[in-house]
Amino acid sequence: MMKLSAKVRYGLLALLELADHYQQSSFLQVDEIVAAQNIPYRYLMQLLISLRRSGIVRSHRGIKGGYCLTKAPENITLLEIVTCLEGIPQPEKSGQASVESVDNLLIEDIWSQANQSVMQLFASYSLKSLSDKRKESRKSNQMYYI
Amino acid sequence: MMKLSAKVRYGLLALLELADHYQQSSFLQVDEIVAAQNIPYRYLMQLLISLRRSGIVRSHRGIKGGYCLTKAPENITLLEIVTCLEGIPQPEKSGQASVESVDNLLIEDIWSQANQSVMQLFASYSLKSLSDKRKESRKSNQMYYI
DNA sequence: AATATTCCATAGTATAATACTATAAAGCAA
DNA sequence: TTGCTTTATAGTATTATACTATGGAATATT
Repeated sequence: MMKLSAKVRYGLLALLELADHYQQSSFLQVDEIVAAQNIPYRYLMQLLISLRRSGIVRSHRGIKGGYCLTKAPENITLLEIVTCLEGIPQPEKSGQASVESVDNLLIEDIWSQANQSVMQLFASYSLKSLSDKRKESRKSNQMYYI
Repeated sequence: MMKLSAKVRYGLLALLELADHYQQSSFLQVDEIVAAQNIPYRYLMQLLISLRRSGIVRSHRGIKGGYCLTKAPENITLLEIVTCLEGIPQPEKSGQASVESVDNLLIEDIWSQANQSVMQLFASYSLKSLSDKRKESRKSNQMYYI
């Protein structure tokens, strides 16, 4: 129903790494992200380029280059991220070229509502809240190994 | 984001036709559905078979055969329909075989929430409500031609 | 029973989307 | 300059989607 694409999963995981690194005011290299998460190198590149184009991260080339967030993690919503990577959820055009019959409008209306509710949910998550959640989970996960 | 597949669109349009025909306690043939909506014949067959298997419609063969709904349109939710056609929205397995890391769980949790909200929306629509909506739209659409 | 009409079922193909890769170029710092 | 980094374009492999072909089985009418 809601398909979770590798694109979003990878992009989000990368951004979580960048969020953790946000305080250090230095750039995190793609290699380091790849090491932390298990993401195909060249594929991640493309995602980072998209994220840079839409202003979520910025980059620096050269020997101490890499990527970092442009804003604080609490000011980046999951909605921005998904929208950037997946593109705008456009009405999908009913196949047979713009025959906007009553029936098609009816169906698109419902799908639009579904989109709205998902987008609302995504807007309620910031990168920081996700990062915090992750830290929590890690902590309580550690306890099993003591 | 929410992708509206042809499968669901076609299936839903077919069911709307069956809903309109529900009173007549006779069977509506696939040809008639194809004539009303513009759906590829053999493709629609498969959808109808799926819908029959999950008990949403029943069929009758032979010279006065066809399809009809098994229950009244007000007792069929959009959720049943979508679930039948698209299958259960399963967690999608993180690609690299069941490595359920903390990070993957975090992401799957969010997607599960998104699914929940969409499913809740779909559950709130019955086939009858959609059929009524369609009739309304048609009526107000007619007015432009007077 | 014969026959026409309908659905049933499996399997196959064509197109498009997704995920991933290759390669060359260009910027930056030491 | 030289070695490190990102940038950009384009190409391939895999998978999902949408659709088709064909033969068969059930049913109602004659």
